[in-house]
Amino acid sequence: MEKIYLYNTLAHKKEEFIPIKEGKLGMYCCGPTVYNYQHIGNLRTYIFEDLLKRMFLYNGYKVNHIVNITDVGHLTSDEDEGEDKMEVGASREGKTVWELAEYYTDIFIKDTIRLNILQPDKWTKATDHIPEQIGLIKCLEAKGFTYITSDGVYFDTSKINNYGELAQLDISGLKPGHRIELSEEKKNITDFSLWKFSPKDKKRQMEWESTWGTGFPGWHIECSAMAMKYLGNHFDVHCGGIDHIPGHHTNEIAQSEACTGEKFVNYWLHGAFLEEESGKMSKSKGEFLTVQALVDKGYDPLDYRYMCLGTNYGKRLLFSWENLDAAKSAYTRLKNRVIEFKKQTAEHIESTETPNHKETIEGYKQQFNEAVNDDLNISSGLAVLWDVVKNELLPAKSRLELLYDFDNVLGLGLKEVEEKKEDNIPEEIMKLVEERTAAKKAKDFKRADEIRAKIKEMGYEIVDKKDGVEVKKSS
RNA sequence: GGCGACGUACCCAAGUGGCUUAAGGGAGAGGUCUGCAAAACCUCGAUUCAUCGGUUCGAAUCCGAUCGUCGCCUCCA
Repeated sequence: MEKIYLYNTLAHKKEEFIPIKEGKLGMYCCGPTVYNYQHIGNLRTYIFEDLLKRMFLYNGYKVNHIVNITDVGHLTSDEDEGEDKMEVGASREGKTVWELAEYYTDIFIKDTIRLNILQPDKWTKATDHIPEQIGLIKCLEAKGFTYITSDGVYFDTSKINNYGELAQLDISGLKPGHRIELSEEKKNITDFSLWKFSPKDKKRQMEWESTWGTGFPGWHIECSAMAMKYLGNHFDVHCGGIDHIPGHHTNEIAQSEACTGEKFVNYWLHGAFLEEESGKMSKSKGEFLTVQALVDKGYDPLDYRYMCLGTNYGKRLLFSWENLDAAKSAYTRLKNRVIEFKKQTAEHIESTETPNHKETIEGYKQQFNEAVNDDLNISSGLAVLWDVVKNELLPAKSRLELLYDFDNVLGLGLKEVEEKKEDNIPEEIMKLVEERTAAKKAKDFKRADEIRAKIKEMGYEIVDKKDGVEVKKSS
C-alpha cells in the first residue's frame, strides 16, 4: 500500500497517515445546521471531504464515513440574548422547526448528489441522539467537569490541562466581549454550554427533559456523542471547516477526552473557505450562491466541482465567474476528449497495446497516486490527467482506462459522460437543417451559412461531421 | 488587542534548498485541418516567484524586516 501524507491540524504539520486498524478507518465530518440553504462555499468543504474519502478508497481502505445533520437550534452565543437560528428560520418561513429541518436537509443532500459526492455510510441527526448527548453530559458531570449556571450546564475548561491544543489557542490573548457580552456566570471565557435550559417564559418548539431541567443540548456535544457512538471513543479522521478549529473542534476534543480518558481522534483535517472579493462567502451577509443558482445560470454543478479541484483544500479559493468559466471550459474539453476516446475504443476493438504502453500506464498511475496521496495534491493529479489526455502515443482504450481510474478520486463522472443526444429537435429546425444540407450539396455556402445563423438564433447549434450533421441545443 | 494563514504569468494554480534554464488548466496570439464554423492538434506566452536585506557553493523554497490580502478570537464550512 502506498504511503499517505496528510496535514494534521493537531500536529500542525504534514504527517504520514497510519490507521488504527490496518486497512480501514473511521471518518467523521461535521455537517450543516439546516436552517437555510448551503451555499457553494459550505459545499466546498464537503467536496474536500469527498476527495479525501475517495483517496482512501482508491488506496484500498475500507472507510466508515459519518456525517451529522444539525437539526436542532443553538443560540448564536452562549448567552441568553442570542437567537436560535432554527427557530428564527422557522418563523421566517412559516414552518415548524421540524419542517424547516426536513426541507433544508433534503436540499442539502440533493446538492451533494448533484456534486457527485459519495453518500456517507450514515447521516446522523442531532435530534435522533438526544439520549446519547445527555449520557455524555452525565459522564462529564460524574467526573466533575461541569457546573450549573442560571441558563445551563457548562463545561469547565480549566479542569483539563491541554485545552486549546488543536488551535494553539493563546487564551490570555482572547478578547471576550470583543463582539459579544460575556456571561458573568461563566468561570472561564473558554467554558461552553453542554445543556441549555429553555426560557421560563417561552415554549420552545424543540426541547427535551433531562435531569437538569427542560432544555436542549449545547452545540458541541452532539458531534462528540454521535462520533463516539458510531466510530468508537478513539477513531482516525475528523474533518470540517477551518472555522471549527478554535471553538467547535477544540471543545469536542475537551469533552470527549474528559469523559473517556482516551485520545479522541488521530487526524484532524480542515477545509479552507471559498472567498469572494469582499471576503469569505457567508450566510450572514445575506446574499450567497447555491448550487441551484449555478444551474439556473447554465452551469453544471460539476463545473464547480472541477473548479474546486484546482487548488488544495487547505488554501482559500477565490470565487469569480471568470474562474468558474475557466473550470467549465477545461471540464468541457475533458468530457469531449472522453467521448472521442470512447468512440475510438468502440471502433477498434482489438487492443493495440504493447508492453511499452503497459510501463507508461503504470508510470502515470504511480504519478497520480503519489500526487493525491500527498495531502490531496489534486492539481498535480490533474496535470497527470492532462498528460494522459494529450499523449497521442497511447491507444484511446488505455487513455480512457486511465481517466476512469483517476476519476475514482476526482469524481467528475467521466464514465457517465455521453454525447448530447438529439433530444427532440423541433421539426422546423430539422427542416432548416435539411435545407442547409441541400444548399451545401449545391455549393451554395452563402445560403448554408445564413441558415446556420438562423438556427443559432433559434437556440440550436449544428456541427458538421464526417458522416452527417449533428444538431444540439446551444449551451 | 491577541493568534494564524497567504502573496508564483492576464486569471486559477503546482513546486517549499540542486532532478525545474518554475508543472498543469483557462484566456490570448499565430498555425494545421475541414467550403465556413465547431472540435482536435501544433507553436508562442514568468531570465522570474510581493519588496528589501541576510544565510548558503547554490533559494521561489531557509532567516529577518517591510508592504499587501484574508481568516479566527459571536453563529458559520
